Amino acid sequence: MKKVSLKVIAKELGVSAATVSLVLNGKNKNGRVSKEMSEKIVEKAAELNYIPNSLAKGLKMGHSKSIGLIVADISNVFFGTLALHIQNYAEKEGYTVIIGNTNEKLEEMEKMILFLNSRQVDGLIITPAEGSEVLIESILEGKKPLVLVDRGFPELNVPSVLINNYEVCYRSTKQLMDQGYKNPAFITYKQDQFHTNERKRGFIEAMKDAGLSDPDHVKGVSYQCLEEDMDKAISQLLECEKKVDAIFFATNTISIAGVKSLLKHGLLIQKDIQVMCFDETDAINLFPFRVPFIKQPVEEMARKALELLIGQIENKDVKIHKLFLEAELIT
Amino acid sequence: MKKVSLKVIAKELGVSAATVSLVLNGKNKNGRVSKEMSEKIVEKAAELNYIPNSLAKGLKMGHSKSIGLIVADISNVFFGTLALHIQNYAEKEGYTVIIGNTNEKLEEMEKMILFLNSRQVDGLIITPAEGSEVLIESILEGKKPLVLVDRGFPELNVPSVLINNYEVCYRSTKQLMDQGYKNPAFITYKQDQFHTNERKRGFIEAMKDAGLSDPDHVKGVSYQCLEEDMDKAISQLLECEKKVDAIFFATNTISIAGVKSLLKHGLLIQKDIQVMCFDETDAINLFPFRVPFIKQPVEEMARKALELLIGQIENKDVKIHKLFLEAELIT
DNA sequence: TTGTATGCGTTATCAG
DNA sequence: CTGATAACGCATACAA
Repeated sequence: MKKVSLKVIAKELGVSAATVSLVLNGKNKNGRVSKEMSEKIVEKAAELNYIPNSLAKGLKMGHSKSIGLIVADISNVFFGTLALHIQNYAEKEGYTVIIGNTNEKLEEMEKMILFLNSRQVDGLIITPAEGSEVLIESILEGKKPLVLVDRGFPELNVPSVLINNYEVCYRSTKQLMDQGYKNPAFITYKQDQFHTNERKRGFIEAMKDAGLSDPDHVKGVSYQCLEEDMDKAISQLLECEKKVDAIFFATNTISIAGVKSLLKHGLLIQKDIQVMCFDETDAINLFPFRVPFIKQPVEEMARKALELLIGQIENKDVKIHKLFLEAELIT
Repeated sequence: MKKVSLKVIAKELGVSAATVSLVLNGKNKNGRVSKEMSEKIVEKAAELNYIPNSLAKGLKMGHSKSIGLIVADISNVFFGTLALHIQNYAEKEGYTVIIGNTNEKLEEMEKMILFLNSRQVDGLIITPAEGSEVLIESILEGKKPLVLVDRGFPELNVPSVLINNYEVCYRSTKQLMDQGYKNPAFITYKQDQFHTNERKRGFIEAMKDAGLSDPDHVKGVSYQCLEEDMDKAISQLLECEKKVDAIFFATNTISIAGVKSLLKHGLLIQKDIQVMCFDETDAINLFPFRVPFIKQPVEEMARKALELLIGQIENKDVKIHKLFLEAELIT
């Protein structure tokens, strides 16, 4: 079962490889190749089970028809879903997606970018790790098409697909208070990323506007020892002067760890304490009552990101811009 | 910022591309290239930010150093985790992973295989869809290295990494009964796949051996309308003559849908009814008590699958065999 | 110690 | 209507 290339088809039929290439790519518009020969070629290709070699094609054409997707962790449902949709849309456009994980580490992100570049990806979709501004700028300098998703850098002029983190968190916090929870707390990652900062800001501003601001009610946990930090944070919140009556979790992983910890502390959700989650998780749906959560338009994010990227790849003169999609509060 | 290839490094330094290639690949063992020139080349390469073109390399070498991973749905945590680990190990071995989704559809699986082959992947790791025996056989004929994971075909001689589905389900069912649940039910997908069949068989045999067999207590739900089917199945189980006191869910997605439906029916887990889940899910951990579940050794599955695959790719004479890893019951 | 030539599978160009 | 040829970037056998 040796490799069957254009050449072997050509030889079998006594024509040149060029002719075969033309036919098999549908480029014989002007009656370039005779009908009979065309048919013969197509037949033969099918018979020999010809599969075009994209490496050769990519080398020749200068593009690989593939894009790199760099996320923090593909086993996280949010990124998994994002990846799924990006792949689906990419396939429709004839692009392959190569996925890479960063584990939120800068060095791994850098390694992945190098790796994907050597694979000649035509563009990159990235959820950038903390502190990766410089890295992102270096990609920009390299003129490689790039789109940021989920997280962006306000000071950088990069095409990005983001959501209205501030607004939705402001509104959600406000609603919590409107429902009578006067001492909500907020738990986020102990990191300096714009998207989580914005979420936190939404919470804090809403609190301020209600005259309820309390810095002790905002806690940070680390990505690495999530469970442990969470237990500590919640213990602290429970010992606060003003008794916390609701907790707003800033991401899906935090939500899960948070709820787990609350239960460990012997608290009954929505009876002893209310919660508000970012992202829908299977877990949330398992309560015998509705837990309010913020739903991101993942599929649309995927679609828009791909649109922006392919726009850059295929036309040269696309307006670079940031897109803000609306996440909505589901109660 | 034009492309920098071996040639431009060579030109800058006034040597030939061949020399540069040698040095940059560490193939100048026998003092092939002078030390000074070596250093100059390495320096220049760094300065110009040279990134080797894997397309060209792959074309030349006849292998792409990439493998294809075909799963049912990358947004499913089980597959996401599998993918994560496979990628981690693959990266260590210098391989890229390209992920494809089948959505459990035969045609999509076929399309993905074609697609990945045209990308010249050196091998394939697949969780095959229902009824894909013929497809798998055709890959085998093509002599392309292949490993099946999670699901296998007993009648096909393909390297596979599987788990002891029958045994673990037998034991789990037995334990359920030992704990006093005398009327357990089993809910699985309405499909004919060996791995889920084995799980079902484990349940049924354990029941038989306890003299408790009851065909009405085994239900099938469809992948497409999971929620709806689940509600129906559970309603039926509740109306059974012999009151069902425990339910064994055959996969993680089924577990979640199942628990959700139980709650919808107003039942309290572990009070009104006990459950047993396949796979750990975040959801399970949210109950204020422990739910027994079966834990698959995902990371080891990933590692073994890659070992088996790379063995085939790099040596020619690896013994083809199936590996059965142990899943364990966590109570 | 280094350079030259060749070919991997493709497509574009130009010459029949 | 069709074929020969060159080139994409790289690695290797062979020549110098």
